[in-house]
Amino acid sequence: MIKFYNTLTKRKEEFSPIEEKIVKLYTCGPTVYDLAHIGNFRAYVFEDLLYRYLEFRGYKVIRVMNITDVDDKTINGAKSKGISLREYTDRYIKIFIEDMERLRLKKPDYMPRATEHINEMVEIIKKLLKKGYAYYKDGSIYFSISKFPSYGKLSGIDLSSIKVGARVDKDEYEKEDVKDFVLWKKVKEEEGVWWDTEIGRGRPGWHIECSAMSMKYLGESFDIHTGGVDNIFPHHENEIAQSEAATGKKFVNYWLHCAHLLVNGEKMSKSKGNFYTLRDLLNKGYNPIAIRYLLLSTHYRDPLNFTENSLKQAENTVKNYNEFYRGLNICGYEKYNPEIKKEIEKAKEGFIEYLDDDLNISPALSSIFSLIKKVNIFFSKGEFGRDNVKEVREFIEDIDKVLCIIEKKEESLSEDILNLIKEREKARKEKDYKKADEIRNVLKEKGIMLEDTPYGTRWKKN
RNA sequence: GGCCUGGUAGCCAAGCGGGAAGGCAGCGGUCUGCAAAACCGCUAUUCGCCGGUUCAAAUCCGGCCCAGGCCUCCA
Repeated sequence: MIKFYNTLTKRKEEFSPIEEKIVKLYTCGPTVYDLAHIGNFRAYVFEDLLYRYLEFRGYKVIRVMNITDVDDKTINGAKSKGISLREYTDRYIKIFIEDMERLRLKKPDYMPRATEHINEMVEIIKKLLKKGYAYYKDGSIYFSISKFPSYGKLSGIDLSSIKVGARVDKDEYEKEDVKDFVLWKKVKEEEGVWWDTEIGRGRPGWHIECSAMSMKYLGESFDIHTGGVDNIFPHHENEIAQSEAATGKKFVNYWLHCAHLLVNGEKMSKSKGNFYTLRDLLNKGYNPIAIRYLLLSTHYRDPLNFTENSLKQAENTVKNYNEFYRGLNICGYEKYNPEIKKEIEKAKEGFIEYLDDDLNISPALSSIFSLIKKVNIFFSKGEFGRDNVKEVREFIEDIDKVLCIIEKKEESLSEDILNLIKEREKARKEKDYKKADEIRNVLKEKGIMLEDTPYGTRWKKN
């Protein structure tokens, strides 16, 4: 039984999808005006864990991740480069997808672009106008919060206490109520970006795209909607208002939000300039799998303070984990140890029990590390057979559908090197340790490490 | 000002009423021809501070301190 902490009810709740065994999942995606930083990727890694774990538990998951390719930042970015909005955002979408691949983020079933769903947005706005939830003011269209009594139910915000920001956009002065939000922005000729639609010439506000694209691909009511905590208000609050006002139905059952990535104790953000992009870290030589592991290994609702030191720790963990996995290759014993199967079952139960509990990853990983230790003990005692190798590998591969931290390398050695290894083994048997050590050193310089085990000599590439 | 989160060993991080998981790093040992890997042991009499409730609190309650977030675009 899976439980999730639902921001809407502020409680952990048993998860039960609308349609049995099918989960419809909407995850707020990037605004493609620049490189995403790893704070952004924390959210996407969390969503990846959610996506993969639901599949691991036997659900068919239909996942949408939107691409915001029209807003102030993308428009300004394209303008300053002197290229079209499309050309500009295409560039960053391509980079974003490459970054996702580096972090092994499973591609969502749909990655719709806002600019390709203007009609769907217009339809919702028309409904809202017709039902009296929206109004025109000076060519723009706003949502009237006062018409939607449950406004604030997600964020728990008290409308009367909202402090109106000092920076107020010019057309926001035109709203009936400062707290109302824009659905459709009247054209600004100088921006050079607009659509001619039934509701006028202009471009969409930010929030409406998520309502339009989620409902198009997932239906008017769906199971899970995720994002960073900074999206709770106003973005998700507004999505609920406009969607539920338009359809009269409950929009989303479970709202999951992940905490921020901090750097030196502060939120990592573009505006603070304290961010690392994935590329920054890769250029410094860090392993993307370790970055994935680091972002994955802290519970998603806890703030994660990012440091290069913790990334180095993560690298070691990933390295050890992979060496364990690869080291399973060699084992000469014929006998089968039934205890190992029991330990695998125990580890699997732990893994599922904890991840079922609101994706509580730390103890879930802990149960895997306990298994590794047990296996190592059996291994070094020589109580580990060939079929045990197979079952442990299969288990590690199975949970790797969720974790995705195994680095499968095409590992093969040239004839020459294999012969050298054989030669060294022969020398060792003949107690010619000088020669054996020489060969070991030669191979070490080529990045091939040798380890003598009770089962024979094994090698690994650095 | 309102709402919210976190403060557990050198670092990261579980536990949320009754034995302080796990990872990384370090030290000592076992194994090994030597290594490597692995294993064993050690590394928090104590969980930000002060009170309270309780037979019993890291866990509940009250107060305080520190750090951070949201209330404006933001994952």
